[in-house]
Amino acid sequence: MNYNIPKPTESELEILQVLWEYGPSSVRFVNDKLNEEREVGYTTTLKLMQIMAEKGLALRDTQSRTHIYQAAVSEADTQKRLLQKFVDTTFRGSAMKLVMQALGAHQASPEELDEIKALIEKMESDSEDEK
Amino acid sequence: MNYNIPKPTESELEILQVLWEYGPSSVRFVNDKLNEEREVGYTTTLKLMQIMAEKGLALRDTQSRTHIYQAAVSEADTQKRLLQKFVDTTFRGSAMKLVMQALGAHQASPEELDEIKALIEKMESDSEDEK
DNA sequence: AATTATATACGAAGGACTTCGTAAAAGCAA
DNA sequence: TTGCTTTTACGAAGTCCTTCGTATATAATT
Repeated sequence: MNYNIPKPTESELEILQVLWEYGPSSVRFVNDKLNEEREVGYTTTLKLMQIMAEKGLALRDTQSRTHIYQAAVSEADTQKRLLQKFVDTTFRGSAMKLVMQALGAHQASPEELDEIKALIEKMESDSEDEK
Repeated sequence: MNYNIPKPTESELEILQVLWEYGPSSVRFVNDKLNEEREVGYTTTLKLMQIMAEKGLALRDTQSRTHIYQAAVSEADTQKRLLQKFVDTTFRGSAMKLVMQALGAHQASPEELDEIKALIEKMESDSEDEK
């Protein structure tokens, strides 16, 4: 486990998502990806990535002149952490309320719904086993 | 619908949750509730609630010396807005990934699971109807 | 009436985050 | 070599949010 690593800010999360999707990348590459979504200055991205390296959110390889950064935290772990906090603050700890909202607000495909049903049934049978 | 109302910050959300739960309240009351969780100065809460009134997140009745504030945004709407944003930034728009994570990370009671299953089945039959 | 308690108003400090300008270094091209 | 491009480094400004000190007004208490 890692952690004294702080939770990423929103901007840092955007950068992490590029690193998660494309693997180790230069600042230039990340900045280009971000600019597909919205305008960001190069030095802004650079600064953020430097800070992320300091915080331990990213690792950087300074071998070549163009430094290469990679995520130092996993996507699943990060999502889990942020979800925990979000459930606490916005749904006062009720994950189920959140699930109901999420299911209601976004239409899911039949396949996705089946996937979820399968997961629920697995959970129910698991809790049977505990008896 | 409302909205040019900004999304509440975390502190504002804490206050809104008191207002949602207990209805129109004085600063004193809200501050006492907050202090059951963590230490907050009275003028801090006052200032936040004044700002919330400015922003349109709360309404205040200044009839009596002790002003009475009430939420100007509904809990469900606010949760929906925040959830939308959270899904976008943290799960890149995939509400289903979030649902799976939430179901996985927090153990739910059998009753809750049944509730969710019922919702899913309702959604499935609804999408049948569309054909 | 004088004191004490409670309320609002205001401003400003401090911190976290984002943004960007500028400089210095390193590589590339003419 | 000289100049152009790319990169890192650094610092500082600006914003948003939170917190709190202080002043002022109103009410309650003695």
